[in-house]
Amino acid sequence: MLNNITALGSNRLLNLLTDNCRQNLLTHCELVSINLDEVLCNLGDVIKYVYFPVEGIVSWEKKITDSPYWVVTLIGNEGMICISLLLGINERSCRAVVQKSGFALRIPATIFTQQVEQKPALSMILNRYANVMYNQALQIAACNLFHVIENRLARLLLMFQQRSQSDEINITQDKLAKMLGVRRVGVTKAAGSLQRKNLISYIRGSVIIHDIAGLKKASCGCYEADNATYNNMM
Amino acid sequence: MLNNITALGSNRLLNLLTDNCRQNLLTHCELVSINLDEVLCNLGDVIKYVYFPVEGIVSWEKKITDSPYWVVTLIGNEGMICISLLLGINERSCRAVVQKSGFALRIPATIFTQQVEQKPALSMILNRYANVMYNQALQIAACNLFHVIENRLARLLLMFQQRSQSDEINITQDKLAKMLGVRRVGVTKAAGSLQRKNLISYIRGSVIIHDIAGLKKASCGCYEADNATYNNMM
DNA sequence: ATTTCTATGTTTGTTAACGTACAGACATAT
DNA sequence: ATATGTCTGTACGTTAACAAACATAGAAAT
Repeated sequence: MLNNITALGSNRLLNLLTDNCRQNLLTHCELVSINLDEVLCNLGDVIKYVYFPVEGIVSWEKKITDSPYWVVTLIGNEGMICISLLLGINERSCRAVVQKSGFALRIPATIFTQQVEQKPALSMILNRYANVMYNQALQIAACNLFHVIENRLARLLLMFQQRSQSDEINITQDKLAKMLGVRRVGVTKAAGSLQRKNLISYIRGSVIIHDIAGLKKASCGCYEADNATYNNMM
Repeated sequence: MLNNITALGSNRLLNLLTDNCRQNLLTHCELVSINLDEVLCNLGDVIKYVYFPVEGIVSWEKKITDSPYWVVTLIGNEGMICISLLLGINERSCRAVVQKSGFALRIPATIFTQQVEQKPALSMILNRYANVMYNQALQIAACNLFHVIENRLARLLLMFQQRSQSDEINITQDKLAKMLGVRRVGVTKAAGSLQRKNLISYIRGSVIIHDIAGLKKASCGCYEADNATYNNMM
């Protein structure tokens, strides 16, 4: 079964391991499909599995006390879900929800913990990824403060595009608004503006990106900054 | 020299270690004074030392590309500086600046790395602290998006108060504004409002907190949320 | 004592985003 | 075919924060 992975694509974190090390880890992995709106781990759950997405997109969301809002970032095959287990924290303050169906490699938490202890190469790579996540969180903080909705929407669309390798994003404006922490009306306005600039077009429930380079210009520098952080660190 | 530490106060992270483990670590520590505006580690520096503040306050700041702004959080004796070394990252994307003079325990990076490898108890505690920092970053992201300046200022003042154990904060409105990522005028207005509510008073270069409970009510929930995260995790 | 610098206070107009409401368009189910 | 639900478009008044400019006041220096 695991031989199919190459056909599907693969996980960029695991790709950084030596062939030997990766093969050994993969024997403990199970390839599972992840489906839209599936909750991979919920608030307060004890972590049962960690996931390395191979295809598809997962949102990583932190609940904010006394508020209906969640801080959101997206994770695809460049990352993993439940990295905090690396730090020995096995109860979650965040949840993970599938935003685009696909596949992921799943490892039971106990085995993952053992593997990390036994394989310095693995823990080194995941440590670096944890630091990427931290810097991304600070980037979101700045982005939320300084950048207008249109820029932030452009950034979010690019994040979808990058993680799905597809120019069509199946999502409603309402969901985009929740991810950005703004009103749906705000997204309608921003999306309309991006469309008028011929960067995207959209219909009910799906956005099509026409001009990635243009969209990058229309986004804030945070998209590129996140990528730079990832590339430097990994 | 190190016996003086108890007289000065101590670091809450190190306090979580067993006496044996802490004593052993302290033999590698040097107690140094940290002075206002001193830069403990700068952008792009290779990390030479990690610091465990005992007294005083240090700001932890991430530069945002193409912008004069920095995302800022405060670290006192509840935390440490350059936690990323724990993750094996020895070059910094953040800087640390002393905001209130005091003292810190300092350990050379190489020795710190060794100690972390040798002492599971130490690495466990610091791993948990790293997770606290991550959650704090996400909290800042939400706070920046949803909360008005007055709430955010109240939160920042409480963070100073908590970390200095003093109701007098020696800082200008201009510096506060930079930390919040807003204009100085915005701080003047918010501070004036807090003063009119008899929660604080201030003169040139210093703020005095009169009513901590009231200030907590005037702040957003983020102050308490951060504390809750810390207490749960540690 | 006067000057200079720094910190705080206030004003004016502008803007991005808010809350709320409603209308039209499309999709699905019965 | 009709009804119901979901998604998108638009409008109106409100607000927090912005940018820029200027005024006042305390501290430090000469």
